[in-house]
Amino acid sequence: MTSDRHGVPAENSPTVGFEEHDHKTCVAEGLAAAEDLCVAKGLRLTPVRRKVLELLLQEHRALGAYAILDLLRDAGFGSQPPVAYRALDFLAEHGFVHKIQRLNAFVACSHPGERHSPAFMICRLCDAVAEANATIAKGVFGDAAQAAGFQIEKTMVEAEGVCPACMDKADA
Amino acid sequence: MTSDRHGVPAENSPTVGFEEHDHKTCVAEGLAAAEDLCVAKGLRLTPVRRKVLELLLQEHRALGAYAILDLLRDAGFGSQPPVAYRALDFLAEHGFVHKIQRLNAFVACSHPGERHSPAFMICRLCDAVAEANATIAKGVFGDAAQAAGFQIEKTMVEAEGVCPACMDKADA
DNA sequence: ATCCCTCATGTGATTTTATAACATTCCAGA
DNA sequence: TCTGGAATGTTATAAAATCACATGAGGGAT
Repeated sequence: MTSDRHGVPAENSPTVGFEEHDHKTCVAEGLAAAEDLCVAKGLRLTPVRRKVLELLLQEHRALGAYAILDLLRDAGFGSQPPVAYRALDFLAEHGFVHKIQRLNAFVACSHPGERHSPAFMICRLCDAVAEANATIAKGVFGDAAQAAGFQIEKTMVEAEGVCPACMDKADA
Repeated sequence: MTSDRHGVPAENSPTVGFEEHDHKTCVAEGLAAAEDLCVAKGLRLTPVRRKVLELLLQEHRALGAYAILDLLRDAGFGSQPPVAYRALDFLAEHGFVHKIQRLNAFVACSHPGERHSPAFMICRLCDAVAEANATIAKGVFGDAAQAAGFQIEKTMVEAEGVCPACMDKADA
């Protein structure tokens, strides 16, 4: 197996949303979407960037930069932190991945391309992450910002709680 | 509601932080509120914890753990990271301070005691932080969570943008 | 008052996360 | 083919957070 000193497990629990799903197509579709978008926008989806996105699509959960770095090394890429961080910065900047602040980790975006304000549900028991779409810049919070004279540019929404699977375990 | 950016806030404004205000009472009131709450809940507001809260109330902006640690050292307390982190953990756990993920920093809560889901506005130019109250667990996001079978326990909402003061500077 | 238990603090060391700085390579366009 | 900007590789270091263990300060129960 791959090194697990940065938390890369031997077996992974594929959770996107929280439902089980046919995970095989995720990687192919995600990569294809990213390629199309990069062509359309004149961006360069270089080998490292592509590989990082592929890894995140494959693992299908939040991975820390150093976990990704381990996987990159295994794949023959550079193994120093900036290699991973730069690829992640690129991917995040263009909406192919999102950073989960709560975990200092990254997930592949569930619906790249579409403009969206992602909102995440993070299980405090198993660290599974699901992405929802909730534009909070409108609504109560947006009103509060406007009242305060604050110009919202970007939002981060993360909810911590318990995912359905862990809830079932607890019930049992 | 006042339309003037520098105007006096409306009564019971849900947002605290960007408006001019009489800052002198903040510290005294904040500490008093914390003391009352600790007595009521049987918690121990020890000297370090009290000092950390005082520092955050005084500075009235987000401070990193190491900045706090420096101030603690100056005040004669222990100067190793755990000293600050433990006090902050205590204060955060009981709602006297909040962590701003975006900045890896902490702010004193604007209205301790009241149950609330804080939401923050963070100026990307000057790092000023204002706390608003926006319960996103209800609304679109709450619906999405419920649909996914996710039990929300805690939410983190942070908006990055430009505060009124910096906006004025830019305009000038 | 004494003992004991628990929680809190102090301290040194280490881990984890992220960036700085600089050399080298790649590639698109002049 | 030359060239300038972007991307990568690498060394080193900064910043944020935790671990582990010793010491100390209260609060009951006896």
